[in-house]
Amino acid sequence: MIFEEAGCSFNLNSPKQLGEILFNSLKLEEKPKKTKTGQYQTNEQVLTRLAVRFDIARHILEYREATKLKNTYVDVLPSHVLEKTGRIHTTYAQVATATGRLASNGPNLQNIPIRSAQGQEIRKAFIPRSPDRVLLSADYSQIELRIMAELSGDPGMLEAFERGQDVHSATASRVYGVGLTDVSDEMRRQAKMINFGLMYGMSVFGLSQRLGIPRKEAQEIVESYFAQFPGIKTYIDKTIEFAHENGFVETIVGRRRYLRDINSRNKTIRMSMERNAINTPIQGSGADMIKMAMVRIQRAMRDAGLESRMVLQIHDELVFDVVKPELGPVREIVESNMIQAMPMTVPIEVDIGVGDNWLEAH
DNA sequence: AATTTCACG
DNA sequence: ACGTACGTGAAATTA
Repeated sequence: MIFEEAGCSFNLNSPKQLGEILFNSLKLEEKPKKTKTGQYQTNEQVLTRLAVRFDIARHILEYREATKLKNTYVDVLPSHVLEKTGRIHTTYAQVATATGRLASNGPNLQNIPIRSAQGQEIRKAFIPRSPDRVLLSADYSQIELRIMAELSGDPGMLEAFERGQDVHSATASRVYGVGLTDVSDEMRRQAKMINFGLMYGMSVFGLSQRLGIPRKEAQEIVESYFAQFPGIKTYIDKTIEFAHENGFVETIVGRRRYLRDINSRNKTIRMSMERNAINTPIQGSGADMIKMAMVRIQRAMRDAGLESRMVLQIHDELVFDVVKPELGPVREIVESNMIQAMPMTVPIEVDIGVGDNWLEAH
């Protein structure tokens, strides 16, 4: 099908060949974006934009999704089943990431699909070790935004969490000056983009690109945001200043990440380090919190003599293989220790689900 | 070994 | 004028 549309056959797994077909032979774009090595970009963002007008782009996206899932998960995971246990065991690297998160490899169980319908079918394959058990998944709700609220002490952001509001809707309500119930889906989508973007050090230009709006409009949105949440602006400015003066930033409990190039004369490098400075206390504090929770939970489960086991950590989520009669005590131990892992001013919420597979538990 | 892409938080 | 959102691991292709 794709080769018919292309007018010839080629290696569909080769971004290089695909780019030449799309942009040299078919000329689907006037001035295609190139990678730093001069090849045409053919990533999802590019193909999605083309897919509005060209069926071939849509078909390539479908091919990419299917082959990604097959090659990375369906064909590979069975080979990781250990003979001794009959189960898959990952290895967690405790000193691998720059921010203090864990990393998972051999296989990576921190990137099991969930977003697409086909991906969800893969997640369903993760089940308890025996029929007398269920999987319990506990994840921190909006943990990084809560940490940003904590670090910044911004009254508006704290208030949204204290009132138990949907933080993106609450943000949209303030930024666009409408009632909480009058927030449209589009307004919430934009507010969500800003909330996440700011935690990553996104620029006005970056926001305009992602929202598909002119820079000027993005600038106005950001100005309105900082007028409503001045503490966030102060946090960003103070954190960058601290990093320039000290050469490191730190999490809530004082763990540091050194940023050797924070004072680089190269603007690109320096700005990259400034984004690291903004994000690391947020992502790193979340990593500290869940690690402290894991230690407390493990201890509590052992002390209670439970047979249920903590089996996975996925950054803001813990998964447990639970013997059914232990569901009550496990739920209580997990929830209370995740919430109390680190002393916080902002309320911490944990969502817990139970099911016969990982998808259901979510 | 480097590049590109894409799965996840 | 430039470059433009953080953190990972893995697969396939290219060099």
